[in-house]
Order: sequence, then structure tokens, then C-alpha cells
Amino acid sequence: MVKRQGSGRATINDVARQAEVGSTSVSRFLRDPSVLSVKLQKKISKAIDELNYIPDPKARALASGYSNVIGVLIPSFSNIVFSDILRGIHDAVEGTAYQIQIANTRYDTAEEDRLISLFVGQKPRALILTGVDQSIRSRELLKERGFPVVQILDKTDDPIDMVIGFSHEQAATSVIQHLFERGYKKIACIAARMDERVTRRLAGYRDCLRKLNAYDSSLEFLSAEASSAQLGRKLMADALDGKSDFDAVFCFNDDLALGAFFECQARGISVPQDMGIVGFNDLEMMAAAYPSLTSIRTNRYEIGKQAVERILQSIEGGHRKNERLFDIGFSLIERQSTQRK
Amino acid sequence: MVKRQGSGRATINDVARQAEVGSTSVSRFLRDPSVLSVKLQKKISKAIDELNYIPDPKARALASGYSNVIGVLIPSFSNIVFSDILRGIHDAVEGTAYQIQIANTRYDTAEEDRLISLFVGQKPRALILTGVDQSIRSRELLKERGFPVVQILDKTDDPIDMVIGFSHEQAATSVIQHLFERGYKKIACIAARMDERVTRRLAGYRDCLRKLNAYDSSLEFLSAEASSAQLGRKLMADALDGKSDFDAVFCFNDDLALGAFFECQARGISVPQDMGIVGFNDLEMMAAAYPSLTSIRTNRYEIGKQAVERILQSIEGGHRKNERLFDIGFSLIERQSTQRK
DNA sequence: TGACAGTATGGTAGCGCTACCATATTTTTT
DNA sequence: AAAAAATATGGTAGCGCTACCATACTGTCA
Repeated sequence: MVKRQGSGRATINDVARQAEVGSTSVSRFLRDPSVLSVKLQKKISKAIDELNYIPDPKARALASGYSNVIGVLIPSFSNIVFSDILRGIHDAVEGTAYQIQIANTRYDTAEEDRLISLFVGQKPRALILTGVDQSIRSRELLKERGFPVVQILDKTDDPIDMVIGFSHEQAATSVIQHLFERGYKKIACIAARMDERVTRRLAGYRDCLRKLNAYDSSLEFLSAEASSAQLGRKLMADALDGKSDFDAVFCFNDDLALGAFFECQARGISVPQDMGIVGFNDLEMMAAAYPSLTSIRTNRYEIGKQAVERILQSIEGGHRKNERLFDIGFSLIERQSTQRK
Repeated sequence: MVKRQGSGRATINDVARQAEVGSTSVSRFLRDPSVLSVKLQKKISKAIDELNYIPDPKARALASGYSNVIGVLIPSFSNIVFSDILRGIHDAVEGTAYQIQIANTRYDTAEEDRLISLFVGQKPRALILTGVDQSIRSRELLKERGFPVVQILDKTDDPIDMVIGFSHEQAATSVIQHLFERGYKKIACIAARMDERVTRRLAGYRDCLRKLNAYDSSLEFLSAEASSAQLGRKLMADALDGKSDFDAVFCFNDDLALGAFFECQARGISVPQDMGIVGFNDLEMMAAAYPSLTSIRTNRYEIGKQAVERILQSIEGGHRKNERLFDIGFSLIERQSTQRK
């Protein structure tokens, strides 16, 4: 008789034999011990300890049809924003039975569609998506799948399932208001990698300035390139070399703001006296700069953490709560770069 | 008769039926089509297309005893260094049959040990570890496991299996030499999060300065806190407030260097004239700063990418190559912050 | 020509677990 | 007290795949 090479580890049947119960009871114990009599619970618990048994997730997934994988789609690995989110996700998932599977959409909707159907095919336990601008096709695909889907980093009234984020338009608006309060009149903007969220910040910037009768399209300096300090410097140089005049610049990312700031330094332009600067995301170094740089603080870590927590609730609780919209907010951190004397 | 709820997707048996072959042949086709006759190859390939068949990794893993998971242990998610490495890893793994599973050791050896045995229990296809300072226990555990193990980001003559990285001592040495060439005489250092790699940079700094008869222990400013620009500013402030005199500072991380630079600006200390500054890792913004900041460029993306490529070679090739040590080098990027006139 | 090796394919028993049903036991109802 | 319902447990057939063996079909050489 042939004996297939087993893993060498104890299996659920070993535990069942040791505890003198059926393997089904052990399986039940693993899922929810409370459905068993206390007597059985003790026997099984003892046997598991003695055999040092660890369930095999692969076998579990195969038998149940459900994996313990929480899929995460992010558009980029290089952006610190996503490192922070991933840190939150990983921290929240630690100690649970779930695993994180990350995939990179590279800011490409077609790739996002492909990855979503790939994930759906693998029957994940839940999915975390970046932004709220998935294709109709993907939305349809996900709506009836029966597993939790969390969209993060943005806001919408009509999520696929749940959404955790904040309003980029509002954040932009609060920046403009702050700059006006500080006495800045002509506000330029610098943007890179025009993804959905940056585009929304831009929309907020435009709306707010229009309402204040201060919008000037020649003060927008946009680039499709990835955001970076070097690009920020270049765009700020373009802006300063242009014919239009401005006394403050709203950078839609902190690295752009840092670059813009360095360009001012290189040209001897005094910040905040002659030029106000505001960034977005409040990276750690914004506080360390001299002068320190005003920015919008976003709770990226918290977004990732809560995304997982909501998923766990949704799975454990079984039924879906009514709450599906979670606005995590933002805060304007006023620093020296907009502190006109 | 009861019919268990299948996944709905086509299985290997569906393909076999459609192609009018045995399921074993389909399985062989998946592993290596060339062992089959051309006729069978065509039939199976056609059937797979028609049924839109995708193999189920869970079932595969269960049957074969091996998962398609490549485990990755990193000490931190917040550090940009590791984002870049992860980007390289993910890019290299894309399109292959393997999946990445990331875990966070939090710079803790005990946690690393725990995670390694956890991974080993899951029979990963390969493991990527950060640094070369794993515990004896973990080394033993991994040496005879039969799957590839890559240690990254450091250098050693005695890897568990393979190592891809560079010498931190050498990098430090080249910084000191550069500073001396530029006329700096008294070189302080600023270090944070004293992990193994930072410690090796410190060792290189000390050795080199001792050889040059220029070592002064009072010029070392160390902190166990995580590296950040704010910490860099604080340590630089401490250094400048101290009694010892120095004309250059070697920061063991770029964010520290940025902070040190800002502290100089705040105090009106001219960089590079009165103070030379060097960082480590060459983050993108170092080039954008004004004055731009000298740093050691490390090929983090490449390290991650190559780690996976070596693993794939090792798995495909079956036999292990003799090559196990891969020095990916570093380069000193000279910029304005050490360009004394 | 037959014996033997080599090559190409197929059949089937698991891998370790859970879903589904069956059965035994206890509790509730009439 | 018997019947019905609820609860607790066990047996077993898969989940989709691969490892292992068996078998059929070549070609080679005495």
C-alpha cells in the first residue's frame, strides 16, 4: 500500500483520535468552541495542546471554498501615503486568522479591473480598494459577491460596500480659506500624478477660488509625472518664471511642497513673507523644515487600520451594519510657511 | 445524492474531459508542457482556453505539500527603504505563479524567530529575510529546509543560503574619505534606530576615523528612536549645543540629514561652507534640497528585484548555483552639501 | 521474432479540512 | 407518557489538485 508523504504535522484527525472525538467536533471547535459541550471543549483543547496542532489554511480554504486572504489594491508602492496605510492594515490584521495579499494597480483602471476579477476568482475574504472610482464592471462584479469591500482614502455617498476616507475637495477648500485668512491673495497650485484624489483636490481648489472671485487658470501648474520633490522644484520654477504673479502656492503633495520650498530658497524668495506654501498629507518632515511647512494632516495609518477592523466586524457580526460611510476627516496643521508677520 | 457546492469555476477534470485526456496529463501540462506529445499539448491548451481555466493555488498547495508563497520579513513598514525593496519584490514576482506574504519583525529578534518558524510551518516556496543577523536557532531551522532563503540589505561571507546587499562599513568609509578630501577635519555622526545595519555604518565610521587619527567619541550623537527629520534636527541641535567642535556631520539616514540641514538653516550655519552634511540612502528629495545633499545611493529596488529573481532561478534550475554572495554595491553621490568652495 | 527497455498516458488515492447529512441524546410540548 | 422539537455529536464525501503506480505503446537488440 502506498503512503503519500504527509506534511509531518499533526492533522485534525490526529487531534480527533487523541481527544477521542469525531473530527467534525474538532473542526467545530476551531470555528467556534461554544457550540460544543464543555466536556468536549476540554478534551479537544487538551489534545490540540499536546499535539501542538496548527490548522492548515490551505486545506481549510479548499474545503470551505473561502480563503483567509484579504486582498488590497493600491496604485503605488513608492508613495509614502500607501506605506502608512499598509502599516495600518498589517497592524490590524496581526493576530487574526487573516492574511494580506497586496497588488499594485499602477494607477491604471484596466489593471485594476484585471486584478479585481483575479481576486474575485480566488474568493478572498474581503477586499480593500483605493479610491471610489472603480469601473462600472468592477462595481457590478463586487456588489453581489457577499464579501466585504472597503474603499479607502476618498469619500462617496454610494460605496460598493463601505468607504473610509475624507473629502479631498473640503481639504482643498480649507487650505484656500486659511491662506486668505493669512492675507494671501493670489494662490497658485502645483499638482502631479493627476489621479482621482489629486483631481478632486484641484476641483476643490478651483471651486473655492471661484467663489472668492480669485480663480486664475494661469496659476495652475500640473504634471502627469509622479509626485516628487524634484518635480516640485521644477514646477515651482516654471511658476516663478511665468508671467503671472502669485503670493502663495498650494502643493497637492508634501514632496511637491518641499521642492517648491527649496526652489524659493534657491531664489532667495522669503517664505512665508513673500510666498506662502502649503502641502498635503503632513509627512513627518514638514514639521522639521525651517521654516516649518503648513500641511493637511491625513490619518493614513488609521484609514488602513479601520478598514481591516470594519471588515472583521462585518465578517464576525455576520449581518451588515447600516453604517457604511466613515469620514475620518483631516486637519489643517498651520506652520511657519503660512505665518505671515 | 448530495452535491457539494463547487467553486463554479472549471476544474482540471473539466479540462481533461473537454480535451479527452486524463487529468494527470492536464496536471503535467500545467507543470511542464514539453513532457507531453505535441498532440496532447494542443488539445489541452485548446481546452484550457475554451473553459477559461485557471488552476487553483490552494488545491495545488494542498496536494503538493508546497505553497506558492514567498515569505518576506522586514523590520518596518514606515521606512522608505523597505517600500522600495517591496516594490522591487512585487515587480519581480508579478506574472509568476508566486505570491508574496509580508510580515513585520519590528526590529525584534524574538519576533523574527517566531515569524520564521511560523513561515517554515507553512512550507513557503522561499523566504526573504532582512539583514544577516538572524539567531542561531533560526539559521539552523532554515539551513536544512530545502527552500531558497535570501538575506538582503547587508553583506556576509556566511549566508544561510544567498545574500544580496552591500557593505555598510565600506559605505561609511567612503563617506569619511570623501569628507576628508573635501577638507573637512572633524566629522560628527548622527544615528537613530540602532539596528544592525546602522551599527555597521557606525563601525565603519569609527574604524575609518581611527585609522585617520581623527576619531572623537564625543562627536557621536546616537538615539534609539526611529529615524526621522525631526529627530535629525534635535540631534543636530544637541551636537551644536555640545562643547565639541566639528565641521561636518555624517547622518546614517537621509531623513536625519534633512533634519540636521534644517537645524543648520535655523541657526544660520552655512552649508557646505561651515558645515558639511552627508546622508545615507539617497532618497529622491536629497537632490531637490537647496543646497542639494550628498548621500550614499543604495539600490533598494534592485535588491528586492534580484532577491526574487535569484529565488526563481533557484527553484527553476533545481540545483543550486555556486554563487550565493551578491554584492550590489552603493555609490557616493556628491552634491552641494559637501562642495566646499 | 520475442524479450527488454524506454516513453507516453491514464487511474486513483490521498493532501487536511469542512459541508452535509445521519444519528444519538436531551429538552420541551401536548 | 408519548410525541415533537431542539441540541449535541459523528460519519463521510468531496474541495481541486498532484504523487504514485499501472498500463499501453513505441523502439532496440539479441
